[in-house]
Amino acid sequence: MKHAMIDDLLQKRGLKRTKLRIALLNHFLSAKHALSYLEIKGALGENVDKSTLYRNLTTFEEAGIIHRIDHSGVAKYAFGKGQNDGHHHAHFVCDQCETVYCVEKTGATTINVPKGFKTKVVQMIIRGTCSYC
Amino acid sequence: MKHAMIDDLLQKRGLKRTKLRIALLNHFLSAKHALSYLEIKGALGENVDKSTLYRNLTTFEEAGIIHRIDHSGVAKYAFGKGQNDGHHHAHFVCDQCETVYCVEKTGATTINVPKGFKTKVVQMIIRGTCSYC
DNA sequence: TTTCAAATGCAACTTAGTTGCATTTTCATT
DNA sequence: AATGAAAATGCAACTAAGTTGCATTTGAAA
Repeated sequence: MKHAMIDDLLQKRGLKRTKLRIALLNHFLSAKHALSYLEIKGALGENVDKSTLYRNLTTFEEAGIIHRIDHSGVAKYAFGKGQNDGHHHAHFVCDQCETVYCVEKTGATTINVPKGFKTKVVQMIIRGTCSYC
Repeated sequence: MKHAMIDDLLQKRGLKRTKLRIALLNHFLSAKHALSYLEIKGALGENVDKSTLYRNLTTFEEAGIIHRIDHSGVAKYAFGKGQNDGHHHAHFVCDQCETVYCVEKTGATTINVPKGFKTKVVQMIIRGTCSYC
């Protein structure tokens, strides 16, 4: 049950269960792709406050509930931790509709970095065309 | 000789040889990492016009002389074509100083994308610590 | 049911980048 | 060298994304 899961997500991190947060997490849970501020605002209603929404996105990101993806000057957010935390997935960016999807990362990669450089995480961005375009 | 190379770069694309463009390309040629608008402005002098600089960055990018890398809301530029054009390199982002370096990409990768999705280019971003941090 | 930190709402601000337009410059042609 | 047109510049005003300060409200622990 989705509602219980959302309560759990918030409670575990000591985050208060507000109307906006519940709506926001509900939306993230059913989203099929990463969402920009404008997409979220469009979905949750125009009366949602800009600062409150941005602050919650930051809060959720810091709490590891969602992760941010930079996409040509506009941040997009998707459910789940980022790749900084051991969870491995790649981002697919459609060059037609500019939609960003999280996809599973399979297959090994090796990159030689210059001497003195220490690799921590390897992110992948796949550019191409999505199934709707 | 650097000057001749710069003239060549501009001439081949029918771009006029202006003072700013020459200074800009000189700076890019000796840069060891990707540069933001502010870094470039700082290097070329405060009297450089914002629009002119931004317009030249766009022009150079479209001409395939430099390529843009998005980095948490700030665009950075580096010499060379992007990975959309067959040239393969990855970007190393230092999590201490936030500097972006272009590094050679070695080793094969395979990513399974969902049905109906078509992969064109695979970009890689390596996060870690650079040799100066 | 009180209490208080956390969250919200609003307005004002910042930062990155863009646009319109008049002036200047490059470069090819004479 | 002089000319002329297209390209590039400089300036000001604007937009879009995101942030900050502060007074008010709300959730949940006591």
